[in-house]
Amino acid sequence: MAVRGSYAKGIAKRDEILTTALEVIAKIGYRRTSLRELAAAVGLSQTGLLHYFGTKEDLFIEVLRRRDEVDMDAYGIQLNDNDVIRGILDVVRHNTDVPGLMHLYTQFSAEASEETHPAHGYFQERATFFQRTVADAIKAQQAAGQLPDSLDAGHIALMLQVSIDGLQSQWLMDNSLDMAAHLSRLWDALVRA
Amino acid sequence: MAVRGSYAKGIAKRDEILTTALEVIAKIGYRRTSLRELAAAVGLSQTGLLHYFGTKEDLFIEVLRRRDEVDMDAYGIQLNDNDVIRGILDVVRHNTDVPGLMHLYTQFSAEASEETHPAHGYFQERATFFQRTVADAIKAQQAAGQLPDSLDAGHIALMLQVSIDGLQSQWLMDNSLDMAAHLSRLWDALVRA
DNA sequence: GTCTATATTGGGATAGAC
DNA sequence: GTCTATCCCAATATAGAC
Repeated sequence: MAVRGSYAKGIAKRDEILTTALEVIAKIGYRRTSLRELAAAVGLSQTGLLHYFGTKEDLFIEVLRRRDEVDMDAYGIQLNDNDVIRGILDVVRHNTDVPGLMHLYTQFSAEASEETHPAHGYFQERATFFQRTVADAIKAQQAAGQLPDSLDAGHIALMLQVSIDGLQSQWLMDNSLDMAAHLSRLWDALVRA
Repeated sequence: MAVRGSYAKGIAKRDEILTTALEVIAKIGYRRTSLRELAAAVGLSQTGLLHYFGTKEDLFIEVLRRRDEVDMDAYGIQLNDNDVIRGILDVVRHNTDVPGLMHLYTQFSAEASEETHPAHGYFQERATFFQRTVADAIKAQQAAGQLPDSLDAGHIALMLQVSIDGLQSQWLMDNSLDMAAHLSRLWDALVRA
């Protein structure tokens, strides 16, 4: 039952690979990140890399998952606090520092719309989770009398999600766009009773 | 100097190819539409097809352009009338009938964020055009006293564009989503003074 | 667990005949 | 203007040694 050294080492290595992958992709983007290049960046052969993740797609899904975790830790997107939009804006602002990750997310999400795509489930779950979390936080603020009861929390949560996706896609085209400013104004409009 | 028959025929053929391509892509989507398949669908060899468009990317850009034209004709997105959101909602509703085209748009737009991508210019121009057109229409409605003067037409136009993009991306994942309903509510929130 | 080397696939592009 | 045939390339995936 004891977790043996080799097993623990495998976990650690996976971890290390993901961390590096995140950095590399953040910089050079998804399109230019082939398995070969990623392997080189983490100091492994392509086969060595694939040994840990099986396929390219699975690797990138893990990268996205890891990124979600990191962001949750760093920007407190548990959203159980009473200032929903604050954490969201923080992440959106942060994202301009990691354009490659936005690109990976956007590109992958476009590809994953086919039901057979390995990342389809990831994006579905992520959307569900985001919307539920945000909606719950809004409801909590409503219960606390900080937001009008008349608001439709589900609708607002959805609009935040799709707006963020759209803003990011637009930002990638034209990075003079102030995503946070627009999102903040959107929030104001949505929560006006 | 006279435009000869062969030239006119070339134009006509191009036109015919685009029309067919639109239908094919609408049905089977972008991912599954390789040059080979498209060529087969239009009854031409791959080389014959490329003779008219040069590269795959150029062909798809033309497909998207053609689609914009068709939609403008069909749904009156000139938007010079005094009901901006109406035409937009019509197009959004129509789009659920052509999922493959939404997919092409979404996927290509993700790819085109790189400045070197041949479609980069197309998406930039399209965004600019859409936003300017919508903003102008909003301003016209403001001038006519149909909308509050306090509204920021540019901001609203941008939010409509990114929301539509985001909704479409989300719809491709889960086509039970009622894009038009959400967009309509968004509009209501945005134009509330 | 990691490597080298190779297979395989899925396109897009090009040459050259008709 | 259109075809057949071929080339070429980029990637991922796999076999098998160490």
